[in-house]
Amino acid sequence: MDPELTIGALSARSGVASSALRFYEARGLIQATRTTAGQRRYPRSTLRRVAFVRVAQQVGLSLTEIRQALASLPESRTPTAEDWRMLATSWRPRLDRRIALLQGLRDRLDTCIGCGCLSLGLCQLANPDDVAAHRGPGPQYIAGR
Amino acid sequence: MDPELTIGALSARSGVASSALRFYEARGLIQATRTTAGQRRYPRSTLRRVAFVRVAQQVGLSLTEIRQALASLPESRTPTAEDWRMLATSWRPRLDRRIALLQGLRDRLDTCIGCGCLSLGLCQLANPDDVAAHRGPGPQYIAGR
DNA sequence: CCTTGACTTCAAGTTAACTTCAACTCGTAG
DNA sequence: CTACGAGTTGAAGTTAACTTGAAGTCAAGG
Repeated sequence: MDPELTIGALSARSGVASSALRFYEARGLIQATRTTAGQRRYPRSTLRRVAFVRVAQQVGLSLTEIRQALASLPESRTPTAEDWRMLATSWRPRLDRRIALLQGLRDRLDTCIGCGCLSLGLCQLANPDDVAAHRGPGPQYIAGR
Repeated sequence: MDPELTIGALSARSGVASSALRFYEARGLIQATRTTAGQRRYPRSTLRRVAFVRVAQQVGLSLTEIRQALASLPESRTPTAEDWRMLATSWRPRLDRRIALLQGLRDRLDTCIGCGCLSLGLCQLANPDDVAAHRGPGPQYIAGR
């Protein structure tokens, strides 16, 4: 028996609903082979791929950005630990930036919010891009975008 | 001339679209007095309130949570610097937690993603709540929720 | 008096990330 | 042979956070 996973198994193991997995596939985040009956079968490595997606979401990336990140993995062969390590490494700057943002926020929050500079425009905190307006429509989630 | 702001002025100064300001009002995040003609007029302190909303969003809070946070401010009088400082302080734990999450993520990412534990379930990273499933419908934005 | 600009409301549209539902198909156990 | 569970698709619904549009009000300028 080869270790391929059904969608149910992948769902159970990853904690991600089957419907979400199909959605990820539609979005190009994961792929599946099909049985003759048309059912999806996932290689074990998909588990790691899904894990990466969830972690990336927690960092604040959109699925589109995550898809782009995953695009750096090899299509032809199963990604090795080294492949993953490289992806993770290429990510650190982003993570670092996000952490620095929050730390700056934390460190300046009590002084800044009390001093009056939080009247916007003067303070980096509230208007970090200087042009906070026209960021495009739709929900804007969190910073770093 | 008293220093009340029109919605256009508040929008310009805060970098938040007028439509968003009306939306915030509908959501109970800010309030306005009305002129005899029915136009909104905001006290200067609203500028700070809006700033707080934006900062809070960057930390990853939903408008509902932000409304609850703002509820700790006095309704009757204009919030003082001290009021704001208290609100900011009450927030630090949340901020700290979020920062710690990201730091842990960063620090463990390269080791974790390479070692195989990122197969979910075993690793705190990908499934921090242990029960990642059924978090309720709708977009789930970022961690800390 | 008429236009202009800034404002009003209310309803409907948008994007992200999913979930839910209805209608079907398989493979297996009884 | 039939029932059952697990899987399939496509369309429609959901939530958050807004934006956009239509239709109307008001004050000031020419």
